[in-house]
Amino acid sequence: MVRAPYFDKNGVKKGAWSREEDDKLREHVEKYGLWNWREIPKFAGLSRCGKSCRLRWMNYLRPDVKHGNYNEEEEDLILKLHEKHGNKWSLIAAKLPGRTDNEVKNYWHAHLKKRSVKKQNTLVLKEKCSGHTSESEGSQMKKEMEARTVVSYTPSNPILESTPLSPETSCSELSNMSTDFAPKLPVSAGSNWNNIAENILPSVPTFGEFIGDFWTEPFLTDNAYTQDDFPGVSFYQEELFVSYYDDGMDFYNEMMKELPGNN
DNA sequence: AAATGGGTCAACCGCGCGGCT
DNA sequence: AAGCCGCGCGGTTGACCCATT
Repeated sequence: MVRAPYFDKNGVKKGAWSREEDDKLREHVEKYGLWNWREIPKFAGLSRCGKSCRLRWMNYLRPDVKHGNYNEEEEDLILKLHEKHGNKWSLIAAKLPGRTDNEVKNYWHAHLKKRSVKKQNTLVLKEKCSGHTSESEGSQMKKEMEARTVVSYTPSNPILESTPLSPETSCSELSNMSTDFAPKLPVSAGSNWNNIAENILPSVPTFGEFIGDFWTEPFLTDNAYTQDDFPGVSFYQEELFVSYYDDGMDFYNEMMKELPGNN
């Protein structure tokens, strides 16, 4: 599951580590300690660069490092810490004995990301819904949601049928439309979903408009990650869209319960 | 049985920071 | 103050695994 070993143009070995290399590095570090990663490969008799040695040691050979078998407590802690600190993997890993930043990062992407996004979206929408206090607004939202949902679960090309925009509308036009209301976020906020939600929500004019852009989202995703100046909103929109479809009727029912007059 | 596509994870890469000269 | 160097961090890549078609 790793790159095949090879030598680069400078004769430095790259790719998967062999058992012999692991043994050499481990033996050297245990004997002489960690003093200079740049020099260690030379003295350990390895054709690796210092950086590669360091990574191998930190993520795999270190005696106290744990692999896999995350328990529920660790998962919850990662979720909590990520919510608080964003993608500060080294910081998060520091709170989890035996876990490395690389492993935490991988585990997050592989297992926890979906869970977190789902949680965030529910919170965001609950917050949004609770802002609408009048019955009429509530019932209006409900109507919109019902209309959208019914169409969205129609088997044949639901998105095209539901969108108020013609199929000829270009991706770039839609993309521009979707970000017109977006505030500019600091780059640091791009990886923190709390910040994203906080910064975006006040700028969403109405839930109806929000839904309108949201439902055009399938046309936006082709360049959603390329908007360098504003990664947060693109990410938010795409994940929200995915979440809607993933959660299906359960999510819809949850939304309906949140609307005024439905409690 | 073969093809395909998504998931997983070890390893790589580029960048920024801090210490030293 | 400026430049160099080593280290650490976070994002990305690529190969394997496995379920599905």
